[in-house]
Amino acid sequence: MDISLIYTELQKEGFRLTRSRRAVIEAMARAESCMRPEDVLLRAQESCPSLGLVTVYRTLRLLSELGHVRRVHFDNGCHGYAPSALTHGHHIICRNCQQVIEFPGSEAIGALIAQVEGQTGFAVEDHFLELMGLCPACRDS
Amino acid sequence: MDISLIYTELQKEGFRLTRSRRAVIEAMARAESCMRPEDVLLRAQESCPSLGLVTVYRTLRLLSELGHVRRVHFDNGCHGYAPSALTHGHHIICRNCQQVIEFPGSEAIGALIAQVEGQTGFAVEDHFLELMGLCPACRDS
DNA sequence: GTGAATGCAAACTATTTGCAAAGGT
DNA sequence: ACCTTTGCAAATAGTTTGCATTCAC
Repeated sequence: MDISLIYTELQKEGFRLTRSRRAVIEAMARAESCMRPEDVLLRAQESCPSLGLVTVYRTLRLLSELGHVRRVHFDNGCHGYAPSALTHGHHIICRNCQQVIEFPGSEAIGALIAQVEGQTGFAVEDHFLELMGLCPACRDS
Repeated sequence: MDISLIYTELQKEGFRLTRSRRAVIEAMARAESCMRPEDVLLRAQESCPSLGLVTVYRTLRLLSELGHVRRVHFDNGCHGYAPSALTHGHHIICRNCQQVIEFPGSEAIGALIAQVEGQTGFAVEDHFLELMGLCPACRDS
C-alpha cells in the first residue's frame, strides 16, 4: 500500500485529506495481516488521539470502495480489513505463534478459479485465500 | 440430510427429541441452499407454531456442532446455515448483488496445500477460500 | 418426578445514522 | 466562507444469555 499514492488519489477524487483519514490509512499500510476495526482504532490513535471508532469504519469503507483494502469475514460474524496487496499474495497463519508468512499465488489457484467459473457462471475477479496451521517451529515443540 | 439418522444420533448423545428441534431439523433438511435464521424460523413454524427465534439459533448451533449444518458468511455480517452436504467451506460472492454461492472443494485446492506445505514447512490444518466477482445475472445486466 | 429444553425479555456486540461542531480547501 | 468530515450519542441488526415455565424421558 503506497501511502502518498492514496493521498493523491483521494484529493483527485475530491475527498479531503484529514488528520483522521491519514491516521487510518497509515495504520492500514503498516498492517501485516487483517485487522479488526478496533485494532485499527488503537493503532491510528497513536497519531491521532481524538480519532473515534465511527471514523475508522467510515474510512475503511472508503478505502474498500477505492479498492485499497478488502473486507474479510471472521467466523464469529464480525469483519476484518486487510490491504488489498496482502490479499493478492496469499498468506498462512500459525495458530500457535500467530506468525504470518506470505506465499506466492500458484497455477493451482488459477486452475481452481477456471473450474469454478465453469461450474457457476461467475466471472471471478478476485480471491482471498488464507491457510491456517502450525509453522515449522511450533510443529516441533 | 437424513432426518431419522439425526434423530437417532441426538437420542444416543442424550439430547431430547423435542417438537421444536424436530421442526428446525426438518426445515433444514428441506433446504436447497443456505437459509438465514429468520427463514428457518418461518419454515419451521409451519410445523411448530410456538417456536421462537432463540431456539432456532440454539438448534442450528447444535446441528453445526454435530456437523450436519454449516455456517456461511454474508457480506453484511450476518450468517446463513446450509446442510453440510451442500457445502464444502468455500464460497463465492457477487460484488454487485451480494449473493453468496457455495462451491465444492476440488483437488486443485488439495494440490495447492500440498505445494505450500512443501515450500514453507507449515502443517496446514484448515483453509478459508473466498472468491469475488460477478454472478451470471449481474454479469449480463 | 427430574432435569433438559423452551420462549420470552433483556443484554450484548458489531455496525450505522443523526446532528451539531470542527476543520480542510 | 463553504461544505465535507468528524465524533459523540443514539439507533439498529444480529445474536446470546438469564430465568421461570414447559415437556421429554
